Parts: sequence; C-alpha cells; structure tokens
Amino acid sequence: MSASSASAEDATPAVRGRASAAKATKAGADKRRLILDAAVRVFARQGFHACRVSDIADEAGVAYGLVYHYFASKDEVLDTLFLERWDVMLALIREVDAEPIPVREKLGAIASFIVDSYRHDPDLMKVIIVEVTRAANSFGDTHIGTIRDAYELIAGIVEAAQRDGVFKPEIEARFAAMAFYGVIEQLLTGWIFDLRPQGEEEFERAKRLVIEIVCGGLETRAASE
Amino acid sequence: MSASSASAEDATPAVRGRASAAKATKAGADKRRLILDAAVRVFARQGFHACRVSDIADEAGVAYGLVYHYFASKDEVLDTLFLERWDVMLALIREVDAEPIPVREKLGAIASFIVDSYRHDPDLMKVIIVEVTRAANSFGDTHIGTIRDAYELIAGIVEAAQRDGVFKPEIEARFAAMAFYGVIEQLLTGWIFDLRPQGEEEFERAKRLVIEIVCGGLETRAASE
DNA sequence: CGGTGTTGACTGACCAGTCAATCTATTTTT
DNA sequence: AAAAATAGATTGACTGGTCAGTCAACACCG
Repeated sequence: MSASSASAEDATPAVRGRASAAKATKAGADKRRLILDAAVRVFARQGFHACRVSDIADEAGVAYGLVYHYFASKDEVLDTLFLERWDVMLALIREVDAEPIPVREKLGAIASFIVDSYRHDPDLMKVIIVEVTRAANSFGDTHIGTIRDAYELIAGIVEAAQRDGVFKPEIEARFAAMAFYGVIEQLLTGWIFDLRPQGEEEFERAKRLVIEIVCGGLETRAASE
Repeated sequence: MSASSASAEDATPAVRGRASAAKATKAGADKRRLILDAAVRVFARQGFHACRVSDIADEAGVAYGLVYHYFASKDEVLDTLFLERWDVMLALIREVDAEPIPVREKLGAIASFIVDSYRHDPDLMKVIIVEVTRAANSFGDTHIGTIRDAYELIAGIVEAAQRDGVFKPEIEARFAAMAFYGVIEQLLTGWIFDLRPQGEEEFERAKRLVIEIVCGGLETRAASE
C-alpha cells in the first residue's frame, strides 16, 4: 500500500548512531521495509502510544521478536520513518532554494511537495505530523533540531526575497518562515482529522491558497502576479 | 503561581456530564483548585503521559486517593483544564465578533487574547496546546468539536469581512480561519519549545506581525492605513 | 558449520484506579 | 451543652492488567 518513496531509496541515511541490526541479506532489507510499512499503517490507525509492538509484527506478518532484530526499540521504528521522509524534504528545499526562480515559486514548490507527499501517502504523513512534528513534547523533542533545519532553510529563502525587495523587510524572516510552516501544518492536520475537504481539486486549490495568503501578506506593494 | 483567571471564576461550567465528586464545602473547592494548579505544573514539566497521578498528588501536597475524589480519572483533570480555558476563549471571540469594529481589530483582539493568555500563564497554555490542541489524536479527538467551534467563529468573522469587501472573496473563509489559527498555534509552539525569543516586547511584536501577515494576505487592494 | 534470520514465551517494571479505614466538620438529638 | 449521628474529606496500601524488551532455541542459506 505504501511503497517507500523512490527518491528516498538511494539516500537512506542509515539512521544516525543507532544500534539497529544488520540488513546484509537482500531478504533482510525487504523484511525491514515490510516492518516499516506495516508500522506506518498501525501508527496511523491506532497511534504510536496506543499500539503495541505486537500489532506491528502482526500487521507485517512476522514474529514479535523480529521487530527487535531490525530495530533497537519501538521508538526507533518511528524515528526511522520520520527521518527517512524529513531528509527527503530537506533535500528538496535545498534544491529549490538553489534554483534561480521567484520566491513565490520557491515557496510554491515546497508547499506542493508537502501536499503531494500527503496525497501520495496520507498514512505516512499522518504519522509524521501527528506523532512527531506535532508531538513536540515526546518525539518532537528528539528531532527538534531536524525540524528546526527546515525552519531555517525557509527563513533563508524569505531573507533573500527581502534583499531583493520582493518581500517587506519589516516582517522578520524567521517569523515569516514560522507562519508559512504553521499554515501548512494546520492544513494537513485539517485533512488528517477530516476537518477539511480532500480530493485532487482540493489539494491543488490548497497549494494556491497557502501561497496566496502567506505571500500576499509578505510582498511589498509592487509584485502583483 | 497560577491563580485561575478572573473571568473564568463565575462562569465555571461544571464540566459537562462527568461524574467528578462534590465540592460542596468551601475547603473542598480549594483543594480541587489546588490539584488542578498542581496538575498544570506537572503536565507542563513532564508531559501528561509521562507523569504519574502520584506526581500530581505530591505536587499538590495531598494524598494519592484525593485526586480521585475530585476527578473521575487522570484524563478528567486534563479535560477540565482545557475546557475551563477554552470556554473563556470562545466567549471572548463571540464578544469580539459582536463589536462594531474593523476585521483587523477583531482578529487582533483574538490574537492578543491568546498571546496574553500565554504571557499570563505559560504553563497552562503549554499544556493546552501540547497535550490537547496539538495532540489531536488522543485528547484532541475528544475535544475536536470544541476546537472546531473556535474555527467556525473565526471563519464567521472572515466571511463578514468578505461581504464588506475588506477581504478578498476568493480565499475561502474557513481556509483563512485555519491559516490564522495555524500561525498563532505555531507561534505559541515556538515559544513553548524555545524556538522563538520571548519577553514583553516580543509578545507585542508578535501580535502585530500575525495580523500583518494574515490580514495582509487577505485584504483587497484598497485597505491600507 | 557459522552466521544471519526468525520465532514466541516469558519477565520485570510500571501505574491507573479501587477501596476500606480514618478523620473532621456540621447537624441533629437528647 | 454534650453526645450521637451523618456526610463529606482524606489517606495510602493494594490489585489487576498492560507491554516493552529479552532470550534461548530453532531454521535456513552459502
């Protein structure tokens, strides 16, 4: 149901410093993936804290102990899911930032990426948002640095736009980045909890509106469209 | 340290339908309050899930069992804290909405209220945001209706502004409300986790910037100042 | 054989919620 | 006014259930 994203495949960053066992075998890596994908479904359905490790094993169709062969702890499973995806996003932001295009398009590309991530694998995004990003106390705390990285990159984009005179200088760049991210997170949260309509059209419309509101409030009275 | 807000005092809405025991005695109500205030500190420090009921009892200086004399469960303690404060906020939004003032001031008053709530009792706001509002899976689910009420009220304000021609009609009112709320929640989250600077000046500046960004993106090219 | 992969029963820790007993204050009875 | 009765307030030891993580044994492949 949720095949690992193609772009994450080659870049798998081996989960920093954790103990997690091998994946020497071809089949080994497959089982590992199987467990990760099962975990996404279980976490999305029951929530990280409410589910048992045995639920993940059952969903994956493997024995309880095998989860601990590939991961040091229940936490590490979630960590892995988060980092895998977040790293892809950080890479994309850096890529976009380097491109010689107007801010509106840069921020638009980032918003698009996140919305498309949700469209492509809502369960995974639900887990990342609900269990990590929004759970800033428990897991977010571990990853606060990584989350902050995204913040900073976006702030950098805003700052550049201010230097170019496209964005007002009086709204602090970091504040603007925070606002941008806040709107997007709220949007996904709305979808996740069925507070907002979904569907192909809605997704595209949402991308436009996010940019319209945020850039509209940031631009000087010079840029129209 | 955190005296219950004056405006909430008389309006205490007796926590809907729950079993929670009496508070017939004068001293009884005091102890109840003592436990609630202790819970705020403990929840803020350790998190709802990470703390034990005995931690709350210890912090309050009462016996373990007494918590269950006043509250049916650990959950009910958190529910009470949330509803107490959220109801005050809903009342304020309704009040503001009724006033015959421009949108910018209406939204500004709401942003001010929330920021001031944080300034007045950061621990309480931390608990509400982190453990309820942002924990949309566990507790947010129970209160999703109440949270939604705030959404809808704000959407109503935006809609009125659109009818008056002050706000663009092409940005759906609910979407705008979501964005407004998203920015504010992200702002508080930033303070809570020390990602953003705090202090009297910052609080006031933040109020202005929130309005500047959101209203700036929503207004038609007519309103300036 | 040696190592990796796989199994699932078991353990040790944890903690929400219960409950029977005790205390304190207020009211009723004598 | 003292004693008795009633009701709420307060205590903390105890129970029952839950689960993350361990481990010793077994399977499979090269």
